Amino acid sequence: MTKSEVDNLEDGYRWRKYGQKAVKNSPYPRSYYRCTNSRCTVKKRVERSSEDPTVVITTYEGQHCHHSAGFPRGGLVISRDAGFVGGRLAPLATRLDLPPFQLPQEISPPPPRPSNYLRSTQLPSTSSRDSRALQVHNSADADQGLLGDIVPPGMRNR
DNA sequence: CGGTTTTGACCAGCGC
DNA sequence: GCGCTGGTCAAAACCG
Repeated sequence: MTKSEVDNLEDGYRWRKYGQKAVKNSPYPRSYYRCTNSRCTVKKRVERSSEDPTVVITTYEGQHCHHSAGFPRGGLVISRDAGFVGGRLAPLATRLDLPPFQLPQEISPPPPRPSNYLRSTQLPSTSSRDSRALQVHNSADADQGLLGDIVPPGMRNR
């Protein structure tokens, strides 16, 4: 599970959307992505938290058997997001503590992206940032944030 | 022209 | 058995 204010949760891989569904738990639709690489059958599910529009829950299914598919970045999946710096999402918990008005805009500068990634859907800054919603996710985040992001629990022992 | 996104339909599993 | 929800496919449209 990952959290981010922007839905262009990009991890250095190329994703192709193959479906979208409206879920009941949240007013936001859930999107289904699949890695464009025929090699890996990794699937990704992205849904926004009903509590915090600034939080998206990304569920990875499977593992990439390749590095960033020819990314101009290098090979590591790092970021363009302050929250991902140094890791993946751990720092996010901290950021959520910040005022909403300095969340997305400030830390998500338009990177020199070649692709259509920065379709920056500027999220509606949380009008009433409920700190309660944060803790709800933080627990899971702190626990399996790094690994759980790409490796589903249970496969970690590989 | 190739690749990606979008949207509706279809199917399977589960709960009542 | 029915209805609901979630997940995937497929065709058309769109963009670079």
